[in-house]
Amino acid sequence: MKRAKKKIFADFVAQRGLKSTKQRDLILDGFLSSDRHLSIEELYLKLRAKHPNIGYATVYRTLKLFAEAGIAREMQFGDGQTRYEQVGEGEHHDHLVCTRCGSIEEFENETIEQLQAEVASSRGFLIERHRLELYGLCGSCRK
Amino acid sequence: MKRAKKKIFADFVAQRGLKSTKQRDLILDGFLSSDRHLSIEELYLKLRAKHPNIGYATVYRTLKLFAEAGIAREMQFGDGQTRYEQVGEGEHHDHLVCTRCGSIEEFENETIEQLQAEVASSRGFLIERHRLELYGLCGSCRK
DNA sequence: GGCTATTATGACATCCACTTTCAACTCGGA
DNA sequence: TCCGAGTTGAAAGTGGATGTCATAATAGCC
Repeated sequence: MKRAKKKIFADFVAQRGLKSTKQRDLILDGFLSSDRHLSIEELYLKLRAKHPNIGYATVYRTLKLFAEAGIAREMQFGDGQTRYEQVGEGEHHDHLVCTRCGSIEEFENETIEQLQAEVASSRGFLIERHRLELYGLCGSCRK
Repeated sequence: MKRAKKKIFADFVAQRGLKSTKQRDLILDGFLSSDRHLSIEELYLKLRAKHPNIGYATVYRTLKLFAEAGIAREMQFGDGQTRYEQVGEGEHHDHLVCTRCGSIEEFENETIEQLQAEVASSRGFLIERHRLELYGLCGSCRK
């Protein structure tokens, strides 16, 4: 899984004539070994702890590259920060966002996806992607 | 409809000990007589055309007030601007956002809402609100 | 209609999360 | 090893949102 994503990114880098660098490797490692849904800053601070001479701009640019390479996806949950999550090939899921503790769970529901497709096609709309987020209280915060 | 919202806002203003001002009336008129999903800036420019001495900050603050009063809702569609849409009492709907022309259509689907509720409850999650957006090409842009 | 306390306004400053710039540095092929 | 092209990181720039503050307007009370 982790290995597969490294391969995808390595291929992407090669194919685009980009270079493999220490920073990119470090950032990729940090990204893949993290909880999902990190903000740029969270990842930056995490990396910074071990490698003090890594720049914010590099983390920022590298995450963009991950997104282009298809191993990460940009997300906005309304907290003012862009977050990145790992994506597997063709994989998609939606989110349950806790408004109290900020935790983010994922879910998938095939039926909902189908209904979305129906809504869209009945209006001549062609879906490229979608986002579905449920905001509320997670199990632990309800207690 | 328009009248009802004016009433709601007037009551809100009265109840909070706020004042009724020319600007607020103008902004409310402009807001209610617009396409939905205006950004602060769009509304500001639109108003500015007729009333050159109205400030951006006032539009910004007034829209926040509308949201508090329950006649508007803040939305983010990832274009970097906060948009506001009109809301009727208890009303909810989702969006089809065209990635080419930026147009935004609305839709409702009761079955999807029910499925969302099921997903949530099966995980002990309590939904407060949700957002569902389908991004893609609208009918006209597909041609 | 005046008075006054309170709230609102608007020009401007500031914040914040990126995003770009640019000189120095690194990578990889010849 | 050399060189051209890509990369890095500190710092400056952006753009939208939000805060500041002196001035203006409003509502309630004579």
